[in-house]
Amino acid sequence: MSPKIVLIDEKLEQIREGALSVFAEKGYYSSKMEDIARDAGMGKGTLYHYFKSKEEVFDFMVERFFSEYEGMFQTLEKMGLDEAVDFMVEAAFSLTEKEKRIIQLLLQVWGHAALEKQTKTKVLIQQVYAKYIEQFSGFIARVKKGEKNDYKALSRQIFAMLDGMMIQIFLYPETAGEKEEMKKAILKMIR
Amino acid sequence: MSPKIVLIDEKLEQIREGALSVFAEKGYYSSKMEDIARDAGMGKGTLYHYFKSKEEVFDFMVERFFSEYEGMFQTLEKMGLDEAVDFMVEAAFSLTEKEKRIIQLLLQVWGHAALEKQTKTKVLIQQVYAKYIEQFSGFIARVKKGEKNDYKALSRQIFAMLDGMMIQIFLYPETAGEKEEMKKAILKMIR
Amino acid sequence: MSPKIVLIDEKLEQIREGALSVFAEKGYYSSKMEDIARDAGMGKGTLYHYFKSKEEVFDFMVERFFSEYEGMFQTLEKMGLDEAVDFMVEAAFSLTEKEKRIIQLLLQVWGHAALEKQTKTKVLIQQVYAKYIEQFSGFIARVKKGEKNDYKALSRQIFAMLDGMMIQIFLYPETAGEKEEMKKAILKMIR
Amino acid sequence: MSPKIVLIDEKLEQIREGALSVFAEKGYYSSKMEDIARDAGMGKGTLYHYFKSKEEVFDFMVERFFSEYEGMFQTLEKMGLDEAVDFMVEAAFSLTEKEKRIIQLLLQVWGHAALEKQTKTKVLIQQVYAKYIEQFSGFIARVKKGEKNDYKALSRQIFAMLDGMMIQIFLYPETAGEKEEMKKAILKMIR
DNA sequence: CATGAATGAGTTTTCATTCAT
DNA sequence: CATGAATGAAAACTCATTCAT
Repeated sequence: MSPKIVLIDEKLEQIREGALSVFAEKGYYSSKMEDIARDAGMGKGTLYHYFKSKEEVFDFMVERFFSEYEGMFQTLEKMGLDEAVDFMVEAAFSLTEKEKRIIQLLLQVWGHAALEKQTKTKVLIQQVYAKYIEQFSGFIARVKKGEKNDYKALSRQIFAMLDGMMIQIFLYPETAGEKEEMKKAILKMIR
Repeated sequence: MSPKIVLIDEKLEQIREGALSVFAEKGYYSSKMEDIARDAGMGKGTLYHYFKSKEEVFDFMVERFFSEYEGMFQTLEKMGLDEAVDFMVEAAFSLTEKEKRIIQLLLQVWGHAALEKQTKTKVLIQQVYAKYIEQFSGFIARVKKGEKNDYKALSRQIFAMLDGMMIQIFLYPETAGEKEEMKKAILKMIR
Repeated sequence: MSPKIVLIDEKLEQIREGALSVFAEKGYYSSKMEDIARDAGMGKGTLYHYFKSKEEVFDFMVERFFSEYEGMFQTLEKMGLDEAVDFMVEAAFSLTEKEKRIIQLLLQVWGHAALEKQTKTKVLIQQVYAKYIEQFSGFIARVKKGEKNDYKALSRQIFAMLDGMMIQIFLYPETAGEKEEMKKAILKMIR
Repeated sequence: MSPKIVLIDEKLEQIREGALSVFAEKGYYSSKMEDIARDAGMGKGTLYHYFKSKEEVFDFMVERFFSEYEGMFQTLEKMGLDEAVDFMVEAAFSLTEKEKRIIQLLLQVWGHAALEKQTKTKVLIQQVYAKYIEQFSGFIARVKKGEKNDYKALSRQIFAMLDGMMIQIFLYPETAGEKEEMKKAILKMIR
């Protein structure tokens, strides 16, 4: 916790913020290191003090992005079913309401991960989803008093729906209004 | 008198095939016109005889891709509920089984559409989804003897789930085995 | 004078016309063989039946252009001074009045001739000017009952003025109205 | 803290010099950015730090070229007629003696300005000539105690002759020896 | 003869990365 | 540490020329 570390963390935070903003809007290849640097409030050269390459900046930003939601479903442990579903859907939708950038970024990241060579991004996402599924199927098992493994498929379906909903909202923003229907649908699936 | 006779449709088909293959594997920006041309069995210059730019090649390929599935849900008209759900899920999953490329391509296309400037790709996808939703909610209305508009949200949820499932399958190919659970889940949602 | 020759001449004339038009407007390098062909009312390939290369088309057009004015000053032989000056200035100015293209073309041709490698165009222009000077200084010698060689410099000055006037007219088309002043100036120089 | 200090003016001067040299010899379209860069002693990319495009480099060079002679005729203010004519002709001819490049460049610039789309170069030349004519007709008016506007046409004729002489000298370098005749002719025209 | 589809060498331009200050 | 000037590899795109029909 020396002041130096604080300063570095501040820089990294600036970079993360700039990178998120630029990558979300332009995608990986149309984002220029110069844009990211400017957006982060520093010179191009400075960026290279902290990261060896553009790819590294991207990976760093993605990592931070997902880690932000890493523990999200730990709070489920103390909730009942209705409350939990409400919480999840609200969380997912609020994400998209706050910032158009978030959906755009997700679409970028998925696309990037799909590139034959981008193993790293793909692995990162895999880990995150694995954790989500783990936590959520555990939750259902508790509520339904069953075996966690029996609810993996169901959890995947629910997360698929939430992801797919992002795409729908991206295409037709008005879809964001169908939050309540969504909750009902998920409850139906679980019960 | 008359010059070399060329079967334009044949050429376009070659290009579509090459473009699909290359774009799916490398993404828009890492795909080189030369690669696409070679893959399509022609020289770089020839590509430019048929298309003014890389963007045009991409758009053309995307258009053809979606138009292939345009009428897909017309066959629903004569089916019962179980049969229809079976058909849809089978169709979606078979897409991913046949070729890893297809999911990769979809992820690329979504990412591309999310770029602030790519209005065209976005509009294209919007139209396609609108049509799908229209057809499917019409189907549900018939089966459930209700109003088409009351089933739009439900349709969107189901399509969201199918799209999201693509992402899951891309991340964990073994997910592709959960086809039957998927059918059950959808039936549950509709009933 | 077989019909075949007539047909060939017709084609060549079409090409000359098309080339003049396109080269004048776009300059050598921005003129595409395709444009010239279209303007000449034929296909690109046909152009290559008559000329081996773009450069050849250009040279042909330039040659025809200058040869059109080759004999122009032979008529001077029967004229008096005032009449001759009137004739020359009128001829030069009418050129520019008829078509903006002509000045543009001249500027293109001069520029092209100035390129280190374009010996051919340069030689062509040299020959034409030599002939002009020859004829005109001969004329002055007759009128002023002197030696032709003593009037070469004067002739060159007069032609220089006419050429330079083209540039002025290109820059300020209204200059074209100073025809009469021009005649007076030339007369003053000769007397 | 502060980055590498660069003397921008020095860089620009290098570029101007390289551009002048290359454009004069090869013309606009045959001049490669790489040639200009090498000639200016820098890499291709560096050129693009200072100019957005080839066209911009050209315009910059032309502007600098003409601005060099901008004030040339201000010195006329203190001269008598003979002295002034002597000065002007000497200036014009010395230009061509010093460097063949200069005439070649002028021919290139005129040709470039004649292209339908190159409004910028054309406007630039128009402004320069307007200034020249303004200054010189003012000078004649003073010497002949008349109205400046009455000498605009005369001025234009004289400048036309000087321009046209450049072309003659380009075609027959020996013409450069007719300097004295030129002076006499101009004096005759003015008196 | 006539045509325009096919081709690839050649150009402009971009941009990640380096490095002198 | 911070910076942005410098660089050249790489890519989209153009177009003269060729040649099958």
